[in-house]
Amino acid sequence: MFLEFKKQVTSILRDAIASLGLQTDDLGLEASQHADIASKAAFRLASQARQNPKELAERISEAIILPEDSLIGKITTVGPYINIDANRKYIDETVFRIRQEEAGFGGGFCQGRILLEHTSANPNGPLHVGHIRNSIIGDTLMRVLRRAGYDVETQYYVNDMGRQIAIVSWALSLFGFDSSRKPDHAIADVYIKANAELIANPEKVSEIDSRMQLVEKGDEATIKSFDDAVAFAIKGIRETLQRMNVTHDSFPHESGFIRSGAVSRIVGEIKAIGRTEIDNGALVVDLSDYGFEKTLVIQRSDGTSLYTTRDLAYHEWKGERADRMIDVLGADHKLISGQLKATLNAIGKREPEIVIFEFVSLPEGSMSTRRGKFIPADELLDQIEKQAYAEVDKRRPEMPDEFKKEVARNVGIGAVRYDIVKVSPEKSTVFNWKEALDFEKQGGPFIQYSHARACNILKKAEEEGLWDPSRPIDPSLLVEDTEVDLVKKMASFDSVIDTSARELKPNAIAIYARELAESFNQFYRFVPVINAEDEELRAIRLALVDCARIVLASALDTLGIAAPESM
RNA sequence: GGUCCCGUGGCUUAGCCAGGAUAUAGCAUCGGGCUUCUAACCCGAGGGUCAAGGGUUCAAAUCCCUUCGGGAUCGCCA
Repeated sequence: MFLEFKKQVTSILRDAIASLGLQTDDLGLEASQHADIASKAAFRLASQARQNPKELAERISEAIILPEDSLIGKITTVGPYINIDANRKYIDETVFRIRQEEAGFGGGFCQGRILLEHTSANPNGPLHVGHIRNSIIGDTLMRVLRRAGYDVETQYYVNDMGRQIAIVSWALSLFGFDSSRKPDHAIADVYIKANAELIANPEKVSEIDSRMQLVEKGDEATIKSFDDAVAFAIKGIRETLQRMNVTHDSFPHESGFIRSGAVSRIVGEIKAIGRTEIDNGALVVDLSDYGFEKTLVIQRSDGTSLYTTRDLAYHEWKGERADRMIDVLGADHKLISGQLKATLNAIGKREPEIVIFEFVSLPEGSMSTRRGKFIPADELLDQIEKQAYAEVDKRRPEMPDEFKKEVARNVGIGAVRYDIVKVSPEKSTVFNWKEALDFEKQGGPFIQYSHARACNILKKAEEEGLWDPSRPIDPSLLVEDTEVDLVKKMASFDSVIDTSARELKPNAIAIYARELAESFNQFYRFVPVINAEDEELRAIRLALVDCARIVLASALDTLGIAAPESM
């Protein structure tokens, strides 16, 4: 709804400015505490108009002509600012639309097909608290983009032939597989042991190299040993992802691009444009004209491919299947992803949009699967659910155990997802148990609680025979500040989705959801619903609570957080 | 050493790309509020040289340069 309002504001300001014989593309529109929207156009046009911004703002404001039926209300100038408020129709229309569109409200304004890759952690162990930052950013982006209207397919790119996997397959042949453990954890156990073994006996590295050569040549027994190792790890990883409400539509494997011939074909294409040279037996690409001092190795001296080589083929394939490609990658991929894009560009292929997130480290230093220095996501989820269970038990002791467990699961995941997604991806963080398990913050559970509260009011009203969703309503009765603020907050949902989708910033949704919950809670404290003065007022306030329930549920869904009806 | 990201009240953090109206929230601290729709809530208070210095501009948390601090990365790992 806000997007429509903003569009109208843009249009009337453009017309007003044009009518003064001026012209600008930058209206300087911004959300403001002084109005629903504010324009700084007078600053931009002052020199062109040879007039000071304050007087110009007044002239522009006077030249504004409002069309019939617009959503724009009061227009005032304060100094050089033009402040524009929405009118009553904006409020009323928002209420009607939310109830009509329900879960669809606030979205559906974009189109196109997007391939979104995220997580793609090496299948050499379980996801740790760093990996899930990738998963949560990626999954939230998927939800944002889908809500915006895109057709999004998510992919987990499975590395099933790198050095790490060769080590895992070797490790399994050496130490066996402990089937009593969750499979990804069992893989990590032997992987860590194998790495220690290789450090103690460096001559054994040749066994790894030969495995890698065999797999690339297509040796069936070796391929099977790799596949088995990968399948174990991926099975466990998928369980963890599912626990966090993270889903992938497909799991393309790196080896597929070797076997299809796509890798050798793309190497041929790069050679054909004359960018390659042989350096110490390895095939390298010169990207100096793209600003990369160092060349990029795409083939080892023993002829085997590297991650980058296979990734080039993967992106070529993706580019043929979507309008946009988006990759969520850790900060360690900054350089390599730049080189990847440059290489794709050089051979005339589409380039992906890269979302980089900075690392999560431990107080004692960076995490490492190889050295066994990491906190598994499963452990965090176990701890948080345990903590959440204690919280539910404290608040709802009379409820059955099943209820408490269910709420603990939802609240625990909600707390974890919210905590991670609320921080901008470009900030590096240090994992802290005390903070991770703190439920006192206004986070996921705060928003979930607001939703449950809305549900509860409706439920109670229904029990008392006071709630009839089909009853005609009159939104003009919503005149309290907290009511109007709540409606306006809900109206701006589309704008938040739009910004978040365009800038690929999932944290914007987290902030919005918290503000929405806050608006609802303020309304709840200030205005009686079931005990409203008269029937008409009760009906519209119940409808408003219903609207809040709908938008809170949508916001939570966009964050991948469950919206419980009771907690 | 080169390159990239980050540095905002005691702690966590928004805003920075597209410079402008008293810098955003949360946690913690202090004070107030449950006979009323779930208090996982609400209201209020204190607390900030926006790392430091310089520059551009009518105007800088935001743009440019330098320095400091933290993170990432610098060919045959991914």
